[in-house]
Order: sequence, then C-alpha cells, then structure tokens
Amino acid sequence: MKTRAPQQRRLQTRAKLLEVATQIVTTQGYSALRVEDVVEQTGVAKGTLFSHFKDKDGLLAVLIGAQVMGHLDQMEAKGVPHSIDEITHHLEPLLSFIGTDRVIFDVLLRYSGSTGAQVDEVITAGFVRQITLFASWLSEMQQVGIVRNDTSSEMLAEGIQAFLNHVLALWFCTEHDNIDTPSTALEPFLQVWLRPAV
Amino acid sequence: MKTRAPQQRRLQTRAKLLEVATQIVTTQGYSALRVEDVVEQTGVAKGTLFSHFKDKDGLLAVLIGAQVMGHLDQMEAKGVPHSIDEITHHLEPLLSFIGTDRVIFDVLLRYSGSTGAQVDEVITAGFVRQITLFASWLSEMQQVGIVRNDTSSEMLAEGIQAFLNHVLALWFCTEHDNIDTPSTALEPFLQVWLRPAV
DNA sequence: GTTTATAATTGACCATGGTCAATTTACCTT
DNA sequence: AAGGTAAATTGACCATGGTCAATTATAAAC
Repeated sequence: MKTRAPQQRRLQTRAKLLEVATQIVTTQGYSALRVEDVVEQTGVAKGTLFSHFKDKDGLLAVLIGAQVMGHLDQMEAKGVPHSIDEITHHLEPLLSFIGTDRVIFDVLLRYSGSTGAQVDEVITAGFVRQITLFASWLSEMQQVGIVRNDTSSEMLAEGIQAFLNHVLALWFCTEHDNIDTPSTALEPFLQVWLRPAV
Repeated sequence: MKTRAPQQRRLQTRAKLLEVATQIVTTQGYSALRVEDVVEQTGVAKGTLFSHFKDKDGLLAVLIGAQVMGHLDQMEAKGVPHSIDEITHHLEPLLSFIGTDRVIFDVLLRYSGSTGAQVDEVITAGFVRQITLFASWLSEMQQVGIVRNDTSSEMLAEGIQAFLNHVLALWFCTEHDNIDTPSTALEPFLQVWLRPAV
C-alpha cells in the first residue's frame, strides 16, 4: 500500500484543529472538550475532525501526549535521582498534571501498554520513553547500591509504572476527600519496591 | 433524612431488570449491553432503569460485583497459598474473568479505591474484601517465612492489587497479540514484590 | 489547458446514554 | 371508602460522539 504525502491544506486543518482544541482545554479543562465546539470554532465539518483523529480520545491523546513529553523533558533534565525519595520528587509534576483531570488518566491508561506496536502514536511513544528513562535511572542507582539489585532495572521500571497508575486510580476514586496527594501516596510503595534487602 | 422502605413493585422491577441484563450479558458479553435493550425486554421505560441505577456503569457494577464476589468465595475456599506461585493460581479465575472484556476492567477500575466510603456499593465491598483476603494470606505467609517481613501485609496486599491492574491494563492494550495471559504476566511481579530478601 | 485520479472535506444522519416534568400507583390516615 | 401524600414509573426530549455517501479541491498526466 502506497500512501501519498499529505497536502498543505490537510496539515493546516490539522494544525488549526489542534490549536483550537488546545485553547479549549487550557481554558476549560480536558473534561470540557466537546467535539462540536472544536469543529465549530475551527470552522470545519465534524467529519473532518474524525478523518484526522480516530476518535475523540485520539485527539485528546495528541494533546496529552505533548504535555507528557514536556514533563519527560523536565524529568530527564533533572538527572539521575540520588535516592528513592528523589524519584518521587522527579515524578511530582507529571503526577499532578495527570491528577488534575480524570480523562487524562483514562486516555493514558487506554493507550498505555502498547509497547512498540505503532510508535507513531504519541502516547505509546511517551510510555516507552518513560519506562526507558526509569530503567536508566534505576540501572545507575543499582550500581551505587541504593536500589535492589536482585532483578532487572526494566522490571523495576515497569513496577514503578504500576504503582503510578495505582495511586492515580486511588486519587480519582476517593474523590479527593483523601489527604494524600498521588505523589505522597506513591512514596511508601516505591520504598518497599525498590529498597535493597537489609 | 428519612427513607422509606422500597415497595414490592420496586423490588420486582429491579429484579426483572437485573435478570434481563444478566441474560443479555451472558449471551452477548458485557460490551454488548445496551440500555435500550434492557428496558425493552424488561417492558419498562428508560427512566425507570436510571431510577434504579445511577447510570449504565452502575448497572454493570452490580452484575460484575456479583461475579467478583463469586470468585472471591472460590478463592477463600482454596485456603492460604503455600507459595508465591500459588497466589497466582488462586487468582487465575478472577483474572481471566476480568480479561474477557475491557468494560469489566473499566468498571472495576472506576470504582476500585473507594475504601469504605459507601460500602453498599457492590464493587467497593468486593475490593475491600479482596484486599482483606490478600492481607490475611500474606500475614500467614509472612509467619512461615515465604513472604518478606519488612513491611505490613496490608501494604503488600495493596501492591498485589496494583500489579493485578497493571497486567490487566497491558493485556487490553496489546490487543492480545501478546503471548502472556494476565496471570502469566503477573507471576514475575509477585515474585519480586513478595519474596523475602536473600 | 483539459482530463483524471485521488486526497480532503462536507453535513445530514445515526447510536446511545441520560434527564425530568408529568402521570400513575400504592399505602396510610381519618 | 375517600382523600392525601409520597413512591414509582413514564416517555418525549436532549447531549454528544461517530459514520459515510456525496461533493469539492488539488495535483499529476497528457
């Protein structure tokens, strides 16, 4: 199957859609995004949006993916954590971003595990990158002896991912009448998961 | 606020709704459940369904909750596992039930963490019971020395929950082109999470 | 410049979940 | 039995995401 390069017009339309969607999302939040609003404000028909994005979640995934990538940049810039606590600190901005809106979490979870399948997907790429980043941290931390050494850094990285999702799920379920923020709740799990045998 | 006991009629209506919904779900699967179908086959108006259940997920939660409770009964009957592997075996039926349909996972996840808030909710009750069961297993296993003793059994139980959700999320994301079943994937995580320091 | 093939867009239409003012039914009081 | 009151039910209506045959714009071929 041969695919032709997209025309200018299409790229412009896509850019405009994303611009409008971003605008709506930043002023009203992710949950408030309505397909109707996006197409109306973009000045385009509804069908057009769905020819650019598989579904509403596909659009959201692009928006959210961009944010996640930004956070990953920040995290990467901070360098390898010196302690398990510091992992939590590095993660805090990402966690509180996801914690602001349930739909962010939902979209991330839906696309989370597709390791390598179609890497063009922003979310997938983000997850791969995140796991890779975690693994590189952990590998170095293992060498310094502040993280357990009896299993691979990849396994440990995936575990962090699991705990991340766990505390986020709790965060949304308890309707925030909970005292712990996601990153506070994460801390003890990481300690038990990562600390070397005594 | 005083609440009067529900009348016979209401109980019958609810029972009929659940009966029909169960029928649809067992023949066509959870994803195929349509509110329209349920009310039509029950011979009742749409509004009635929503006066009995908060929303479609609320209805699903009752159906799914019943199944989960059944699985918990089975698990409880099997007694305390003798090894970490055996935990996976005990969990396998529950895991493969959840693995059959994404909506089961979604509903469970949405209601998962509401620890104690309104225990009338079936799902919440199921989760509380599950965590309690895990914790009791782990506590005994800790005493025999086959599970790490450097943290509470409740913490370990919650961790199992996190890994359960993790492998299930992976299972649905990879569209099953994955070789590992959820319970196969779970095994290594439990080993690393639970095994005592060497 | 005309023709032609394919990319891009359109918008009427559909599917499905959910709401709520109005109506009917059941129960209690006198 | 009549009347009153709250529970239970109704169904027309709405909100929102998504589809697809038909139409229009673009670029390549001649």
